[in-house]
Amino acid sequence: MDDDEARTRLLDAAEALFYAEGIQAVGMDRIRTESGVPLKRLYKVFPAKEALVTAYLVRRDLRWTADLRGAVAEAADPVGAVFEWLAAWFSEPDFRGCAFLNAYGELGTGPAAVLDVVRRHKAELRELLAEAAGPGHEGLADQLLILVEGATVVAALDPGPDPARRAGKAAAALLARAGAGTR
Amino acid sequence: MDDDEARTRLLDAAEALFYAEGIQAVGMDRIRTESGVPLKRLYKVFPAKEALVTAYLVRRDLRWTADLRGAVAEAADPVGAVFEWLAAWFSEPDFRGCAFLNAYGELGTGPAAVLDVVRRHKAELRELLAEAAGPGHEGLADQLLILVEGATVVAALDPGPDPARRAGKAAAALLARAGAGTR
DNA sequence: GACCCTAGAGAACGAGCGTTCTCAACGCAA
DNA sequence: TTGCGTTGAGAACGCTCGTTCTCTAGGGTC
Repeated sequence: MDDDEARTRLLDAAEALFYAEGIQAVGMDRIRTESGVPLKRLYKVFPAKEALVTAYLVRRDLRWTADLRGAVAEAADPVGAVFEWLAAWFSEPDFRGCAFLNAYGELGTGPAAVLDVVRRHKAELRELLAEAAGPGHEGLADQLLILVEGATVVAALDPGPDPARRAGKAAAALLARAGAGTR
Repeated sequence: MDDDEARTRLLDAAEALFYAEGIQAVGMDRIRTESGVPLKRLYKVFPAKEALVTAYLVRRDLRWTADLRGAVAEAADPVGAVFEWLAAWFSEPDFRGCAFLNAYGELGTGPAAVLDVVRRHKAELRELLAEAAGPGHEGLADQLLILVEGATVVAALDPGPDPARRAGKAAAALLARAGAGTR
């Protein structure tokens, strides 16, 4: 096992455990056991837990945003595609809300590096929504962001595609109104 | 100091600390120091930390919901009043998102009693929104809930009244559309 | 005053945390 | 074969946590 493979295995274990059970609730020993990476190499690759936490969030951000961006890019109705993608995400059996908001709630006064990743993630999401709304509707991005976040939060407590569908309908209504307004 | 006063002081300290720094990040000793209640009485009133956590959430739920309900009850435009109330809440200097969602993110796999309070809180909020939407618009309650939650989450990362205003505008648009639909 | 129940202050306990250290096993150049 | 740097397994450390225990000091009641 080299450092790269160790890194991947550690991040896989960290993501599964941190997302499912919370960051503070999962100790380094659990991650060592689950990943099979020796403690010595763990601390060689990630010198402290904080580094592992930020790396977990960064990798998840990259994958999540790329996934969503891919689903939106090839769609005729980009805004609709966002909420379809959300509906599928909310239906995954291990869905437990937004990893970044969970981390923020837990570590709100914690290390600044973690909060930076959360903020960056949300800024990217807003940017993506502004593009999906299309030119001339950039002002809708903030309202779409509210709908996306709201649907995610509601789905965290009541899993399934319904919150995404309802938010999608609201988004379509707002879009139609904005379209009428600028016509 | 009798048990009642101890209880109040403990809940005051617990609410301030848990909400500001997270539940796991605050130890019982901090609460003892901040409240001035001796450890022995603390454990007499709340036999374990879990009891203190649930009591904190229950009391906050009662106060929060009553406050919002009061603001909505006397308003000519109940839905608008909800988002005005939110704008004021988001502008409080120590605002740090929804205490119940923060607790859920942190203790997602934790004690069931805590999750019950979170669920109950959100069910009450949805009920309140259904009443605010008025008879004939109960179906809007779920969309309003998404807007309220979304605004709260966005404001947690970017404090100030703006998210509430934007969500309020979106709500008004949805209401107007629904009004047109049933006319 | 003698007794007893209660309360306060804080030490103590066992467990778990993040992190570091020990030590034996191994790979491999000379 | 000898020596040496690196690795893995896990014990150990120092700390903090939630919780309990100890000891002392009142405060009534006879």
